[in-house]
Amino acid sequence: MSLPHAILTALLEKPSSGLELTRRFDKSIGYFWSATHQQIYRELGRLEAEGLIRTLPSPQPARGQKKSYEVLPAGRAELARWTAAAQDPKPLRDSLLLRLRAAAVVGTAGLEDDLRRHLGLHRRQLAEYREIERRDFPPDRDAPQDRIRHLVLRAGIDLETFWTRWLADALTDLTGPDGPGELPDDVPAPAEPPEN
Amino acid sequence: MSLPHAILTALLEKPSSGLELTRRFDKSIGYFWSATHQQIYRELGRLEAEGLIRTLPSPQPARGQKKSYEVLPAGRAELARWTAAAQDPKPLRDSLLLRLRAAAVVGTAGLEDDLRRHLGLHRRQLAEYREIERRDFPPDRDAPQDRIRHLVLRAGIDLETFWTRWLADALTDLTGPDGPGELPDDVPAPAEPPEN
DNA sequence: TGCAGCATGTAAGCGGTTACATGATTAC
DNA sequence: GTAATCATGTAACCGCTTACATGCTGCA
Repeated sequence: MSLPHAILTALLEKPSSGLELTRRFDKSIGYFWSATHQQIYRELGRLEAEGLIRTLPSPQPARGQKKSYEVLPAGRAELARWTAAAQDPKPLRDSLLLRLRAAAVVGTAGLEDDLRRHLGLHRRQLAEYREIERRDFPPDRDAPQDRIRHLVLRAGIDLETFWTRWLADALTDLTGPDGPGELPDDVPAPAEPPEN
Repeated sequence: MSLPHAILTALLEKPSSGLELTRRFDKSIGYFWSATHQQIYRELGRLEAEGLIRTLPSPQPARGQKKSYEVLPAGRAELARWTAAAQDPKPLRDSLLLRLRAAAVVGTAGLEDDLRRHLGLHRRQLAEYREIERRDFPPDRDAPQDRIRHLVLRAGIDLETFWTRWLADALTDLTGPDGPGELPDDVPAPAEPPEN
């Protein structure tokens, strides 16, 4: 039950229409809670039905017509309640670790390439986060609200740092210390096609 | 599409029945890909229908009767294919980070307690992983297969290390440097009731 | 014989994903 | 006027979660 609260948070930061929310998810909240426009429209409908948000007064809200929402007091209260409520952390679920464990049984043939690709992706994400930090959070200048947002960004940075380190270690471990050359450490890897 | 491959891996490591698999998931594979017995039974049925596994010859496989499975060559081939296939990493999805971002808007009241609880949980998980490492992976003695398993365990250890550090930082940041005392650094926190 | 525990399953519901449909606005 | 784009939706599917149902086995 997190998507509705993600939307409430976004709408409190700034009243928006469905598509505007989708775009803001893509570039900010989506870094730790992604959502498609279909999810968002469905959830906006539910939140409105429950009286937590309402459409901003506008000409005629019809299909194809822009429709903006704002949070009602009940919505803010629900968000505050949810934020303070105890929730257990969800257990880790990572298919790459699973593939590695499978590789211990069926062999690592072909896996190294994808590890290298992941390393590249994580390096790029890390660079993106660092750029955001440089731009939005100049040293020792965080306002109280910004302190919290900076903290969240730090989590992203540290997680990507972990992955890049761990993947680099894994590659030297799998290909052996005398294996094929690795990528130099601070250069983002070139793009390679995903697949799946 | 990871659960079937998790099951194939587990069955290759050792042929098992549904309930045995469930237990092994709880204590080993489940650390990075959890599954309930209902999921496992359903998936075993599918895998058998697809000809990737088969039931071990046994008296009479009836309801309430134990039924063990083993992997067929086609199953091993499918697992090898999947292991080597390129897959994109799934974007991060963490509700705690979401709650923190919400707290930047509606206030942090009540959130600190749950952060402390999470810190305790992650410390305990970290201790558990370290104990496994101490028991199963004595220094500089890993066989080739064990090297990979050790690598996976290392990921778990490093991830929990990240969370404990980040949560500790977050708490001192939120409660202020002069806030209420934090837990000492290497003592597992006492249990507190979950809720959700 | 009756009960606790083992073992296998069924059913309903929910959130997320993918593919597709439709109306309005803008640019050429 | 028509094509591209903006904007809002619908529908089908799939994996995971939760609750419940059913049959066997060992033991007091």
